[in-house]
Amino acid sequence: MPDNPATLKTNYHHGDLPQQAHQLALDILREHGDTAISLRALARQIGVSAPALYRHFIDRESLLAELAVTGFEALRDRLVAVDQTSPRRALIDIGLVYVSFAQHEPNLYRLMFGGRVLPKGVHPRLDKAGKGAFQVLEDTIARARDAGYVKPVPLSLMTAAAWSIVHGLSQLTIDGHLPGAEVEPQLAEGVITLLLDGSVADQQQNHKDSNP
Amino acid sequence: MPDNPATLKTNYHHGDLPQQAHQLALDILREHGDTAISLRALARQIGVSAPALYRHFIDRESLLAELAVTGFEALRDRLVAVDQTSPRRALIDIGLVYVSFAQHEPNLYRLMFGGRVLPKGVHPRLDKAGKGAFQVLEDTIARARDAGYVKPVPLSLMTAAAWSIVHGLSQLTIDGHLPGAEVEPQLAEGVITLLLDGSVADQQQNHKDSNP
DNA sequence: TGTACATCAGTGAACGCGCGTTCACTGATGTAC
DNA sequence: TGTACATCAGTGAACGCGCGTTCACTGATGTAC
Repeated sequence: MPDNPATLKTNYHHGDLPQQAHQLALDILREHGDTAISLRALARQIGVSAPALYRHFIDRESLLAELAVTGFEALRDRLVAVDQTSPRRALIDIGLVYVSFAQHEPNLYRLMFGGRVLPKGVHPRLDKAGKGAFQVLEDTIARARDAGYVKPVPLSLMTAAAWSIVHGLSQLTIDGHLPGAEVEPQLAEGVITLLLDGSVADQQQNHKDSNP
Repeated sequence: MPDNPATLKTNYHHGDLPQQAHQLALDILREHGDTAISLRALARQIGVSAPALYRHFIDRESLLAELAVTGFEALRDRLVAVDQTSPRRALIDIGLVYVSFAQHEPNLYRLMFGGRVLPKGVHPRLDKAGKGAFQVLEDTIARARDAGYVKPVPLSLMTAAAWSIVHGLSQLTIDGHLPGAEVEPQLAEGVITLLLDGSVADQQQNHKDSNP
């Protein structure tokens, strides 16, 4: 019992500040969005002076970047868990998992893809984490292509299309832009299916270049 | 010449404050994003006291909403200008125009679709303007469907897919998330084409429900 | 086993900043008779 | 044509706020001998 860290807390050396700050910031982010995160308020709630946080975070933006990193890692974890047996099922499921992540973590997702809050090329770990999640998507597509399941278009094109559609659907739904959109995941599956099978009616296929 | 308003400026009654404030705010938005817009700074630059702005804007958020409204109107104007002769060409072109708008006005686009900055249901004019732009997209799809060009899936589904893909591509490119993405508009056209014609290889079609 | 010392992780005070918004007001303008 | 009056569009001062960050510091901890 004397070795229980909780009992040994001296309250001077906190011992767990970075983790606790990270967690609390994540909670605030989830509930109120990135703009609601302030280092002073964070310190206040933890019961520590504001400058103490600077022992563990370079500045406010680094903390936000850390949150985004864990977001990308969580997203990646969920994506890699998708069963890859069937190329088609894998493609659909990875999209569904992606959209569902965004919908369950809208504020985290916004931070991850915000763009103006955390610009590219400033936080190496963040860029790397983003690439990691992206990679899973790309690998899945590459496998389906190698198996001859999807068309032999450039991988980067196919990936851009797939990512665009799930990212767009995520953003639109979490921001409430899709009017009267019936709820998930039927909509998501329908949308992804359209990208796979196409939107053009069958008898119209191969008439693509009919006008000059 | 005595009637020239510019000559009559008394500098007390400014005569053009709302328009000038709107324009300057738009310039700042374009260059530095929505967070850079401050009513005090705006007033300062115009040469007027800060409270003067409150004669014309309820509060800061209303001004932002106004900017977003003009953004949606500009987007709509460009979308309705698309030639509707060929269903296929119209679908592609409307997507290209959409993406190109986002890429030329990234900060305005972000404000329009930001979500957390300007929530839905608070600014009626904004909601209406957003619907107006959306409507053009939906109408184009409806026409193509009535002409039998696209599959007879629910209009809301097809619209969600189309909007998702152009919105997603817009967001990803303006935030620099597409790695090594060759420049526009080839990428955009390729992506849209995939949604129209499908991604699944031809010999694989109609094997969609192969596993239980 | 005890002690000197380096290092780590906190502290309080302060700098410098700018913001949105409200208040009571005044100067300018337009209008009715 | 002149004047009283309502209304409009500004003003300066102030409220209340909170922020990120730096500074010189001190208390706690771990380590070498």
